[in-house]
Amino acid sequence: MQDKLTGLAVLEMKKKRKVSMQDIADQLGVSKGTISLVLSGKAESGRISEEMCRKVRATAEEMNYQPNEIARSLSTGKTMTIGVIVSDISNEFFGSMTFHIQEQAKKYGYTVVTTNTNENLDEFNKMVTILLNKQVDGIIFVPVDNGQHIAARITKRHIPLVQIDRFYSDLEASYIVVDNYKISAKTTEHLILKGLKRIAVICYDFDVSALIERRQGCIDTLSKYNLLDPGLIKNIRYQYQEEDLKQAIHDLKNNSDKIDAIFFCSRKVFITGVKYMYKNAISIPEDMEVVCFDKIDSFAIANIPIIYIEQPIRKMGEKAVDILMEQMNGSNDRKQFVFDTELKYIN
Amino acid sequence: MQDKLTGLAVLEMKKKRKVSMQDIADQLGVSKGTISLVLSGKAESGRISEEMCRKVRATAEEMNYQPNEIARSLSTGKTMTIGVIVSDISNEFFGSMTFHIQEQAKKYGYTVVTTNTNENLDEFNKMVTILLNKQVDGIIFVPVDNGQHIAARITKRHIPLVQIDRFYSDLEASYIVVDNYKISAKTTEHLILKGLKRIAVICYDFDVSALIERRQGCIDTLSKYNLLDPGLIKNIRYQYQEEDLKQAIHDLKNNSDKIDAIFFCSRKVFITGVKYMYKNAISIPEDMEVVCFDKIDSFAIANIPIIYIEQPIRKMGEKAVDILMEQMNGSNDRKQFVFDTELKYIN
DNA sequence: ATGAAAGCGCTAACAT
DNA sequence: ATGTTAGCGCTTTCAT
Repeated sequence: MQDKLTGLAVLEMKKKRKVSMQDIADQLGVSKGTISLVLSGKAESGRISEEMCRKVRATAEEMNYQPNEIARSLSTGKTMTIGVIVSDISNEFFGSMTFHIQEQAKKYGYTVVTTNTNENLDEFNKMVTILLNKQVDGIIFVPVDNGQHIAARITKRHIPLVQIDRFYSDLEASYIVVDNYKISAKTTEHLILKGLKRIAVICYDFDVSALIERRQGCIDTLSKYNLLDPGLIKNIRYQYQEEDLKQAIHDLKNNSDKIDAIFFCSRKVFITGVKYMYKNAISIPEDMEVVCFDKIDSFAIANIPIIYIEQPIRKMGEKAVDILMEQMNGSNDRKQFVFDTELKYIN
Repeated sequence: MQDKLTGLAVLEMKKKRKVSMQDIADQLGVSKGTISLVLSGKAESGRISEEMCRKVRATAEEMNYQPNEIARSLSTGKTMTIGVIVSDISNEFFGSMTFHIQEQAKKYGYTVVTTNTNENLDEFNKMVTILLNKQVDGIIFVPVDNGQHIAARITKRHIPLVQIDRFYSDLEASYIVVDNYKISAKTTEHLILKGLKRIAVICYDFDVSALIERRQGCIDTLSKYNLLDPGLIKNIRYQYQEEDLKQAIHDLKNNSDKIDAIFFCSRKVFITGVKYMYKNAISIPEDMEVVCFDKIDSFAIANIPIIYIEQPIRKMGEKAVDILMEQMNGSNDRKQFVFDTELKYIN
């Protein structure tokens, strides 16, 4: 009784400190180890008496004990956290991908710290450093153009890694992507078979696998049908997409030979591109047809026919987490998943 | 010399362990404390000799030392991490808000762990527990309907907290919101003065401050002009928004008295609503005008006139972080910021 | 100018 | 069945 009062009184005094396992132990007159066993569920297998377990749990509750995961992490060497690096989480595509990664991670009891690169190499490097120093148990990232050496910092330290959306072909690591080349070729062919001949492609200018494949899928198909006009392949700068797109659309509108369709290589490019098409009084689909790589929720409000490519974002995010977990559980297999995409239409 | 070799050899052996300050200390034959002082920049003020500093830094570099932030956190009691809880990060609005929070936090040297509630109270509670146990230094959250007692768990532990987008009126905590009531009233009045009489309002059915104010702003204004028809105030369920919206639009279309405009209380509702308007062959703006609370990137592709309300998302996110920082630095002031919004048009 | 050592809260191996 | 203790890697105070 005396002890109890003293224990509580002491706690009362040093307001600041949160209640720790030691406090519970003192209160009960047992050792810290016992508390740890009970509270971390390792008391089963008869290690600790039913009686004790009950008392510990009750006291913990009563004292409003909350475990300190930082201390636990330092001790176990696991943080139960995975790091995610995307281009820009405000982009619906990456936001959605992140969402599914988070929800899946949650199922495994993991939380996620997300960071953005804005497609910038320095940022990418900084974020990797931060995540590594924070001792995340694994990393899922969207590769940034030219960042192989940065990615290598992760693999060299044997931290599980899964690339998503794109991959470094010269890095031995798992990845989850879609069949960018195949679907781009298929879509282009679809346009051609529909009778469209003058087809433009608008894409960011940086060279990550996904974009290279999309461009090439279009180009190869156009070549195959002898319809390739290099002047219609427009590469725009990520940092200046608004201006570059405006210019590109303007150029296409005024091309001496009328353009029949534009293949936009990603969602933001599509939205901005269509905006400028309207500003240039280009009617869709009467003047030109449009293709969007990615599905956008707000297609519906456009009320025009759109050909689009839908990626299984949810499955991709979930699979990325699944693979990462396997690696975190010791698997040394590097897995590569290439998901199928679907060619769809809105009329 | 002998020592050096031994040090490296030992490291070579136990491959698994990362290099720690102790390793550098051993290598240099000095104490751990010295290394810590140098590497954490507290060597200035002449505590440690120039000479030593140079050697330590060089060796750290050479041995490829990376600090363990977990250990540092346990020692300092600070994790340099802030927790962010939003409804759903795949929602462009929250994605964008999160992005700006992250970028601003980065400026202060903090990283962010984000989690989603999906507007669900249990999830909200779980996420708070997780963040608290992870010892985040502060939390920014979007309140969930009826979660006051959960929020109180944070304030009771004196963890800095900033609410964003909405707030609990009965909780003493900082918040960053917009003038929801004022702008909704103003917008409604704008419609009325334009000559529109039969105005419908479509909003989620849960009662968080932002939505209550938006609804009420519309309702009060309609009443004031004697134009309120309670049948035109539609509350839809978050979980079943697709069905409910479909039904709502159908009802409005078939209302005996033609409807002139629909005020959509948030972006997803707007997108889905407009989709069903088109499906019901309702022309915008000929048959009905539309208002969207929030700006959407893809408005441009709709190519129809839209009246919308733009929130200063970036400023809000940044301010939330600024205030949080003040509190984390010891300020006990609770600050409330109500940002102005803008009524805008696309024609 | 640098060393020594205690301590952050928890886990886990080893004692009893 | 429960206690003891040595870490985990870093910070920080007090010695020297």
